[in-house]
Amino acid sequence: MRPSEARERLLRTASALFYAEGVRGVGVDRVIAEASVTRATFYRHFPGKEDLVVAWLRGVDAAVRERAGDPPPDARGAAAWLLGLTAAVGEQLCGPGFRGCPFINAAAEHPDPDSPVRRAVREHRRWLETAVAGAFGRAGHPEPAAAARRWVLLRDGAMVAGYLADPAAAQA
Amino acid sequence: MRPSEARERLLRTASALFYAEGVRGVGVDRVIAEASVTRATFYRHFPGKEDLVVAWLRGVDAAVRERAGDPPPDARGAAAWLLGLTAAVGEQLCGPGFRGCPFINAAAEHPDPDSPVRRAVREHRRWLETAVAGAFGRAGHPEPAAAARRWVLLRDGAMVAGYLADPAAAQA
DNA sequence: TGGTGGGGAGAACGGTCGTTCTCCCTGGTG
DNA sequence: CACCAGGGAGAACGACCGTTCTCCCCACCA
Repeated sequence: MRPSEARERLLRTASALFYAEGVRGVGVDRVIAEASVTRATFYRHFPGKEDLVVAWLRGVDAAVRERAGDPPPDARGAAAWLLGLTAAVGEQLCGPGFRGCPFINAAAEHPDPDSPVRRAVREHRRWLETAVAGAFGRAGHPEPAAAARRWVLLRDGAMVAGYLADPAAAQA
Repeated sequence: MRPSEARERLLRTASALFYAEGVRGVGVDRVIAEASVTRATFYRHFPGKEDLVVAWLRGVDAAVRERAGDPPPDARGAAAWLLGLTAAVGEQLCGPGFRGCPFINAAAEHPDPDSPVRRAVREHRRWLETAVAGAFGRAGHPEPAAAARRWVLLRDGAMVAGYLADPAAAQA
């Protein structure tokens, strides 16, 4: 058990709490209590709360990347990959407990653009946009970069709408 | 001075701070210090911090409504009104100190959908969507409600893109 | 067998949170 | 003139924040 089991429990409960109630809304006490872990153990695995936050975001980033997989190199495959990604976003919107995009929400709580949290958000969004742009390009789109920007914009709008309005707007 | 001058100062500085640093990020002490007001004065005008938050959001809502004005009843006027509103969003994106939509950000910090803050957010968004839908209808759009939903979705996407990416995507 | 390190239990820190309190001063209005 | 609401000044509250600390237990491995 290299990932130390206690650390894993810590990260798992923290992820759920941070997403459901906001980063600033849950304290370290709350996390360690719900993870059945002592304060000392927490600080043995994470230098501070902020590191736990970026660990959460990195985990979400990794999960999304794994779920999406690598976009295929051929045109037909890339197009299907894009449609699949779009459908995945649509499904996510209607899932129970959906509370918007973790990265957008986390960014709303962290004004400093140079903070590690904002850096993690930027990394994820950069990956998403370049991956989508690559797929658009391989699918034969004449302006992949612009199309990707538009796709991400639509995705963001859908995320907000799914949180603050009815998720029936999954027709992006 | 019916609006009590001190209360106005309080609300003005609170609005700036809440928007720039997030609701949970600024404390009452911070607000009263920056407004050059004592704690007692604050609690004489607002029952608590939450009321200050909804007062802020209501102020933004009122400002947006006033800025937009009433959509004209004729088709040509309604179309122009929609274009004007869209252009206003685009301008806002590129303005200095832009940090996304206050309502989206505030909602991200308040998980409880029944909280007064979320209620204020919902009111504003409801007004926006119905106003846009009405304008679409008067402009001759065959499906005003769907068009308004789409318009709001694009607006939301543009808001987060303007905050987390370059605001050059003002071409919505 | 003797470490060594991960984990549990809990006290304590300084700071900040939102909130309430008392006291006094001042400017207008009856 | 008497009054009193609006505001300034500041102490105090209990709770929570993130963080650090000591002490002890136990499983594993050399």
